[in-house]
Amino acid sequence: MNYNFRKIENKWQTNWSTNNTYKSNIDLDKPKFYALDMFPYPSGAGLHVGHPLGYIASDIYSRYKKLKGFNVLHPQGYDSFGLPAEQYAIQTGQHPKTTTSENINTYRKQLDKIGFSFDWSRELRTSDPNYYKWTQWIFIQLFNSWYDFNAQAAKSIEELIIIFSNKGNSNINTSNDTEIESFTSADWNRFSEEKKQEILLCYRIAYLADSEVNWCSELGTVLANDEIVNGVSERGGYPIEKRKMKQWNMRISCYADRLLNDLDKIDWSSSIKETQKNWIGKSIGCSVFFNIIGFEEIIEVFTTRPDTIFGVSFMTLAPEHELVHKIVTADRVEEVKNYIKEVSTKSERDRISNVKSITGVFTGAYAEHPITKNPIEIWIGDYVLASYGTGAVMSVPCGDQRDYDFAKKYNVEIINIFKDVDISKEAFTSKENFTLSGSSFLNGLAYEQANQQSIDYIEENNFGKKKVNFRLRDAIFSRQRYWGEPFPVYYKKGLPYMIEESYLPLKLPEIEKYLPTKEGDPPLGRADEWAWDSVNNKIVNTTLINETTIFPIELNTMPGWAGSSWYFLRYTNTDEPNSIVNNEDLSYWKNVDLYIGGNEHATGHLLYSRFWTKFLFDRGFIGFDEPFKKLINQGMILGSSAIIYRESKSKKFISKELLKNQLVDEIHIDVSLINGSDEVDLARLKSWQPQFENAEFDFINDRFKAGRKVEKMSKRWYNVVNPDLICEQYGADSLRLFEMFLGPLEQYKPWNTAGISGVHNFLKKLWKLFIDDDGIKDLDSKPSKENLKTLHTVIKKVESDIENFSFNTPVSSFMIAVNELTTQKCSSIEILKPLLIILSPYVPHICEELWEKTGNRESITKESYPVFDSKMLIESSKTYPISINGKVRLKLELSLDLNKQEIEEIVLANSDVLIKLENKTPKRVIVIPGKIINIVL
RNA sequence: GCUGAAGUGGUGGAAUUGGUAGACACGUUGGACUUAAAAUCCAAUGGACUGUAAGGUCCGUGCGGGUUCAAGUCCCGCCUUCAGUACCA
Repeated sequence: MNYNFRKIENKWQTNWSTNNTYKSNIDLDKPKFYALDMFPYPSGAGLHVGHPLGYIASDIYSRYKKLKGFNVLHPQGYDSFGLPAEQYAIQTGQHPKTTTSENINTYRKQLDKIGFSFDWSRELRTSDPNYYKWTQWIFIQLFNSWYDFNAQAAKSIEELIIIFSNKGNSNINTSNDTEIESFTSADWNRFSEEKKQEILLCYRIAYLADSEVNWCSELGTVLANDEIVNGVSERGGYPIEKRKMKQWNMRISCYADRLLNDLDKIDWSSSIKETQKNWIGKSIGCSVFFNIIGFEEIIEVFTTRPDTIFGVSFMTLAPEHELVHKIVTADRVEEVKNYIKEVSTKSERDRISNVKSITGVFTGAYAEHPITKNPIEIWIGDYVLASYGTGAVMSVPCGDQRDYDFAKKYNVEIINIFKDVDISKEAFTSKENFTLSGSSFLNGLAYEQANQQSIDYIEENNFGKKKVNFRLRDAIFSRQRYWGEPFPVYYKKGLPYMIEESYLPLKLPEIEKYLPTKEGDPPLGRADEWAWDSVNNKIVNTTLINETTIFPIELNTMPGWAGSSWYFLRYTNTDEPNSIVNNEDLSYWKNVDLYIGGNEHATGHLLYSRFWTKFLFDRGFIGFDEPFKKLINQGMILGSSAIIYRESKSKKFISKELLKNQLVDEIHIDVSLINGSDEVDLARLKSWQPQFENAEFDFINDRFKAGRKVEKMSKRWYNVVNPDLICEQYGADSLRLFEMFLGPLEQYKPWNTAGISGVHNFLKKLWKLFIDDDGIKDLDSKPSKENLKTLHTVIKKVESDIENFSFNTPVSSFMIAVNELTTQKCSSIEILKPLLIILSPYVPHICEELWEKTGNRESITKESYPVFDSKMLIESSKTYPISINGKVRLKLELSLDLNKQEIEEIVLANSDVLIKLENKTPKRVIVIPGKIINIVL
């Protein structure tokens, strides 16, 4: 009987799905384990072998945890709202709903072939109204909340209204960018409804504001900062321009400190934590106010180096700074206007590519140095960004390289305040190895002290205060698209109001075309049924919009990250009709224990999910404030493209072996056309594309060799490998094993189909341990000591590797064990059964089959993981080589049940070795150089 | 520039807390079986010397130092690659 993987895998996949083997339910007698993959966006291209890598790892871990007695939740779903489906709809007129569900079907078929232990009864889709109902509900909660900085928590807006009507807003600490005038309780109670709503909008966590946005006209929508790469859109690479638009925003900046500090609570890789830290960008410093000579206005700057205040020789404002127009002197108006115009026409991309060249222009106005009272020039410069800090800097050319370059270029004075430091070539930017001079009361001080004393002085004299600044901006939440969650919002007198919760979900209306309207409104502007009857709480035709009860509904939709910011909560109960989560289920399953996915979401999804989780926690809807306890970022699997070489002149193809220095063109050919030794199947190549049909090929030894190149898997390089094909040729178990065998999960690594024969042969060898030509072997013999040693070595190794999330190394251990057992001619079921159990997380199909064939009717998942027994290894020993005086080498053999921890110290003397053991009497051994001795303890 | 990760045979990669570097696999070479092929099995496979042979010697984990009886692993200084971020005041 041969190993017929097709039949076996088909049989068990059907068996698992008909028996609901992997359906998970609450079981209070078992500890829970929640393992989750980042759910996929179902693209039209389907899965390639790189996609399932993380799913296989989480599946192995889930199956392992189940055998270890945990109750495992391992769900899967689809992030099904998104731009590609919409663009496809624009091109073809097909409803995104249709293409999305087709793509999902393809994905599901592909996933099912790999034998995952997903609980598909919990499948969710973000574009399903039963799901996005709750995304809309969360939006309403965000709208109805404000952030109390004193309590460091989000609170209900109702509480704020009560505070306003009792005490006004003077004691509210909500750290806001926009200045809100203070008012008393009497004022508040006198305000009109509209005025109240306008004020409340400044406090809500989801708020509507005129925002400087990244507008992408090619895509017809705005993009978040993390959707822009190198100044162009992440999708499509289109240019971005700055525009002011009324947009929904999320006040994530309120959570900056908690998002930063709580990184200590979670087990994520240092690189991803570092990325989030940089993105949040906390810097501690000081704000300083400068009076403008001849004006009532002041300029506020932010600095991290208040100790260098005596080095300020000019100020620089961002070109967009609001004071520029007020203070510019008459003789410079033209020049300044021209400069601002020039800067604004430069795209973000130009500004980034010209990082080195600093430009600026003098406004003619002067500020007053707050301490020395000297007049200092006010300049504007494009190196100062309106979006960071206050959009203005105090320029200290001696201590900041950009200020230095600017001063040199425009001949502004440079004051050196660093004692005995040479700044003739460049600025001195270090915080170490200097003392100050020419700085009045700071003279002679080093950084730490000078910094502290300058802040004290600034605060005492009321021209600034200690301040913490973040790079993290509030997140823009509106998208001018069709295929996203509609906002549950309607507008009365231009002010937003929430649609009744009981009406949710507010379903996407049908429209004819998916393009923006002629007026430039988003696609939802085309919907006929898109007005809100606020009396009867229902959607009506837009022609009925009137001033009394029927209002227009928001035309924007939510961004892609809305649905993915909380989906992990919904998996705990996807059917709960009355609430975002079922409390009983959530309090059992809690947050995700192991989350696996790509690192491209470091500053998007992974930050937004943490934000929403904290928000829902603050408002008491969930009982934890971090979504993912342990995170693993799997590396990408790269394609290993096949290249053949064509001589540039003769158009002849040359085998790689014959390449010398001739000029050649590199031609990508399909990877399936070459074998493991890089030989090209010329017959198939000729029928693959007409250009090869009658071409001339130059080669030796009957083989035409191709070259290899590692690059991303992509259709255009013909290096995409479909997992279906691998399952068909080698089986899902081989695929699972091979993907793990390729290398460490986190690492980027190339795919090479040829290598799969190694793991496939392993499975055949495993099969032969149980089954030969006559059928199932007689497996009743007693295990030998060698058998036991092999088994327990592999149990120990595999268990400790999986616990450390090392998924590649156990594969080698399996191979060694099976090779050894084959050599030992092991025919003991007492050895082979536990072997199947420890193998089953990796290769579940073949294990289930062999498990059944050897007389075990129940599924292998009901078994528990075998216990490692060190006594079975007592015969073996471990060697510690020791050299004395760098010359003599000798080996100490210690029996293995003695852990190294037990050895306190090994003292070396001329001819003795003294081994001190914990709680045992020291053992003295006489050593003969060059001889191996055996110490039995 | 800053931050993070990494650098080991022809290739992917192993190597608990410092303890025989190159496990395991691919590829290659040779052999067995076969009319032949496939499949399977066996052997060799970091480099350089050396021995009739069993074997032996030296060099080897990006480079240069250091600590140690012992360094791929720890410390100092460089180089290179990948990723993230970038006029962040």
